[in-house]
Amino acid sequence: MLIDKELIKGSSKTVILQLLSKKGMHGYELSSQIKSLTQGAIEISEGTIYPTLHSLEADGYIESQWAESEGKRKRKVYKITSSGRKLLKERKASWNDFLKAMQSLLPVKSNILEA
Amino acid sequence: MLIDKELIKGSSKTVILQLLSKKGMHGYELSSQIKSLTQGAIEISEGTIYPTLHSLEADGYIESQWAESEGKRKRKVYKITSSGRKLLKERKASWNDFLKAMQSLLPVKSNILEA
DNA sequence: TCCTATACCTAGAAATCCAAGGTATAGGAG
DNA sequence: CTCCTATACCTTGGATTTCTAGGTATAGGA
Repeated sequence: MLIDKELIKGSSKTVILQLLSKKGMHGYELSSQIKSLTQGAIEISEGTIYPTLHSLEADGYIESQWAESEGKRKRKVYKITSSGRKLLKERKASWNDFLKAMQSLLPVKSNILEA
Repeated sequence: MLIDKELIKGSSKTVILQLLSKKGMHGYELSSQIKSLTQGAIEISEGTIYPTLHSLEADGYIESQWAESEGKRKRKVYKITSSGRKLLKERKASWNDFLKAMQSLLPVKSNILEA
């Protein structure tokens, strides 16, 4: 079941910040984590991931460091900053409000959010 | 309480089709209905409403008719077509799947969808 | 040696939406 | 009678976001 790709618009940054709030990750890892956590329902392509990370970094919401490990090529690992945590909090509140508002227009069975 | 306007991206057509599935409406009415049903949380501006209606009509998902009534200026009233109902069904399924997937990434308390 | 998975990146285009402007009608306030 | 406001339609240009399609590079296995 393919999800209309337009729906993710406006939520990518929030999703990335949320994942980085749990642990530092590199771009490729973020992309595959998103895909596997959603069972393939949501894919954020590399063409989106990297520019978005650069933009978040330029704005000070995340910061990066090159990391080397055995038998792996170099990776740029991103960590969320305190400013990023603040933004995440705002964006999560916004997402909640949006869901609530959408529920008035397009009711969805509440069991979707359980399990 | 202002919602990040980017979040509505990709959902406008679905919302419009959903409202038109209940009853025929004109553009201005759709815009104000969306605002009042969501207590002002979601606004779809006229700059979005009219082009979107034209696009939906061009694709055969809705159809229009000019209507006159006492003491009101002419309105263009839109009705959903059977093709539009089919599209709405698909888009609602897509929205459900998207919500479900987002829930794996960004958990939201389930009571948001109640009440 | 070649292929695949990993890992980074960018340029250009597509899609969606909004802000700001314009036109027009009806009713009420001054 | 004039002006203002609410209603009602519309378009242009731009901003934003994301994707497609390409490119580069490394490590390991076939």
